[in-house]
Formats: sequence, structure tokens, C-alpha cells
Amino acid sequence: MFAEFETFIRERTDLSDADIEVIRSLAIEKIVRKKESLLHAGEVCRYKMFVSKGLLRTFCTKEDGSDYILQFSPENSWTTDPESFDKLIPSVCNIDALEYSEVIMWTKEDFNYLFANIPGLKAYTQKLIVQNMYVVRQRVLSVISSTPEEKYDEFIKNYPNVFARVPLHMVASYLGVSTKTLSRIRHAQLVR
Amino acid sequence: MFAEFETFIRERTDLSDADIEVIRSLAIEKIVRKKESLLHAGEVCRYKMFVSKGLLRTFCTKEDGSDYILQFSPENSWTTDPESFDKLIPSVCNIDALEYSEVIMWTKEDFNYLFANIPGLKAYTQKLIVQNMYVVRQRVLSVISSTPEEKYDEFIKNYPNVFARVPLHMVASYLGVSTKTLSRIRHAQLVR
DNA sequence: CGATTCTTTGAAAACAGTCAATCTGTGTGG
DNA sequence: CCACACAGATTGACTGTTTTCAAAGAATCG
Repeated sequence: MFAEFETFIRERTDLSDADIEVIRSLAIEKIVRKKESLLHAGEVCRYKMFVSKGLLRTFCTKEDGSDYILQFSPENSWTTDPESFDKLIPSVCNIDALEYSEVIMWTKEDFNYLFANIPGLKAYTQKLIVQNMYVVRQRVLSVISSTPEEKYDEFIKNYPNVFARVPLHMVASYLGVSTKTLSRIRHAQLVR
Repeated sequence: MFAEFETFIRERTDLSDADIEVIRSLAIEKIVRKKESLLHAGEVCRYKMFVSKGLLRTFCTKEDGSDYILQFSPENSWTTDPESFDKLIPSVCNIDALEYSEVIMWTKEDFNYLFANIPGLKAYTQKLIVQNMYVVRQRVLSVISSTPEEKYDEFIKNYPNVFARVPLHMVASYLGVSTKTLSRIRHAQLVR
């Protein structure tokens, strides 16, 4: 499980073996079965998580019970609730597994330690945050400016790997449209 | 113009007088009249900008000519097109002034210099990016999960200061709904 | 005051959402 | 191994909302 992470991080940083060893020593490895939860709304999100295998989803539930998916996290990606994690306040999101997954987690305390002592990791993390910003900004633009069909097409284009693995109604939830609308779009595209 | 910035940054960091002086020496002050542009789509966004007075808007234009507002930047806030600025690639956004504004700008090169030599500024900037992330994530959630009326109410609640200064059709553009819908909502709220 | 910008409105059309039912494929437990 | 339950996808009928387009008022600015 850690092996995948090590490969991943070595490709993106120039951490030393010693650095990796420290990072490993503070890592918590966790297996999550499909549908198992890693964070419930109301709890503090205590971990920064790396998905080394599988697929997670971050979602919020409104009063009426409807879900809205904020993020999919396939293997080789990071996830957490940043605001809850940083400020140690209760999260409004849930994180659970859409597939059998393997996750590596660090507490805030430990991650801060790594952050302070491994400059390469710090630089990498900061770059990641910035890149994430590009993506989220683009998503805001898409969601306010695109038609449902455009959103659907963009999703398939941007996340083919996720698209192939999640049920349609979750794509709908991610895009902010109803499953009905997605069905209609798909039907129309077939006919064409 | 720089005075407002100095007050602002001193309240949020513990920069020394010397630090401030360096920052000032690299700052470009610019007056922008209402409707004047600071960035056209297709250009590289060469500056990181602090709005010391006035109100800017960042928006994208689709092929059909319709605008979508990504961000309002009132006095005491920062703006740029992060991706264009960081990577020196052409921007897809425009930035212009909704009011007479006073803006302080730094090039990427100069900002990098400040970044490298003024740890307090670096720490502040990074915190800012992270906080911005919270806001944008919240916006994504809102825009995929809220009704137009909820979006409208949230906007007034979150940005009363901006709301009071921009025409309704720009609020609509920011929220991703038509002006018609906003009018209807307002009418309904009046009747109540 | 005239010109421009902004807001509201009406009517019609397009669109998306709800609800309920059906169909499918999957997988589990007996 | 089969039957059954279950999750997912699609569909139809209906409803309700949003958009579009155009036009008319209202407000603002020079």
C-alpha cells in the first residue's frame, strides 16, 4: 500500500530515502471496503489522506436527504476536508469509499511535522494546492456557464477513469443535474 | 494608494518597515477608470493585483457573447488569473473595473523575489490561497446544490458590500442564473 | 435633457425536475 | 445453482421552473 505512494511521491519530488522513511513512519494505512466511511459530517476531519488504490467520494447531504458530490478521489490522489482539517472544526462533508480502497493517512500534527522538516514535501504540497485551485475555478466556471450536456461531456473528457467506474446518478450529483436530465442527454447523443 | 495596502498588510503580517519598503519599491500603482480593463482574454496575466480602492470583476466570455463572472474583487482584496500568472499562459478571463479603482500590481518576477526574501509575505500568501480554497469549494457546493433563491440569499449574506454596488444582472451572471429569474425571486420576496 | 444602463415584465417555448414504474444486470444467501 | 433482492438506468406523464425575446419603465449619468 505504501509502495504505490512511494512511487507516486518519488515521481513528483526529490525526497531522500530518509525523508520517505520519516513519512512512512507517521503514515497510517487503512483498508476501506466499498460503502465504508472515512468521514461523517459533524466530525472533525482528522486526516490528510492519499488514496493508493480504489475510489473515494466527498459529498454533502442537504436537509432533505439529497447528496451532492464535491469530489471524486481515485487512486493516486489526495483528499481531506481542508477547512475541517486545518481549523479542526466539524466537517460538513462525508467521505466514503465507492470501491474497495487503500488509503494512507496522516494526522494534522504529523503532517505539520513533515511539512516543517521536509522542504521538498512542503513545496510539493503547496504546488498541489495551487493546481487544485485551477481545477476548482474551472469547475465553478463550468457549472455556471455550461449546459448540462456540456458539463456531461466535459466530465467524461476530464475524468474518463472516474466516469467508467461510477454510477450515472453520481455523475449527476457531481454535475448538479438530475439523473433524468443525464438520461435524456445520453439518449439524444445515441440518436445522433 | 499604497497607504491602504500598507495598513492592510500590517494588520495581517508582522512585516518590518524594511520589508514594506522593498514591497513598495517593486509595486506598480495604477488608476483604473470604470469599465477600463486590466486583463483581456488571450493575454498573459502578468500581474498579481491588490485592489486598494474600488471594485474589479473577473469574467469569462463564451462564444455566443454571454459573460460569466468568476469573481468580484472589492477594495482590500487580491486578484489575478492564477493559472495564467503562474504558468505565463494566455488567460481565458478578463478583468475590468466596475468602479473607479486603485490597484497595486507586482509582476511575477518581482513577486517571486518578495516571496523568496520576505518569509512573512510568503506565509501570508499561502494562508490566503488556502482560505480562498475554502471559499471556492463552498461556492461549488452552493452552485450545484442550491436553488436560485438560496444562491441569491447566500450572495447577499456573504457579499453585502459587493451586492450593494453591482447591478443585478451581474449578480445573476455570478450565480449562473438569468436576470429574469432574479427579478422573479425579488418580486416573490417582496410580496412575502 | 438626452442617452445609456438597468430592472422588470409578459408571453411563449424550452428545459429540467418529480414521481412512479419498468427493465436490467449483479450478486448474495439459501 | 437458482431465486430473490438490490442497485442502477431508463422512460412516460406531468409539473414547475427557467430561459428567451422583446419591450416598456425606471434610474442614473454626463
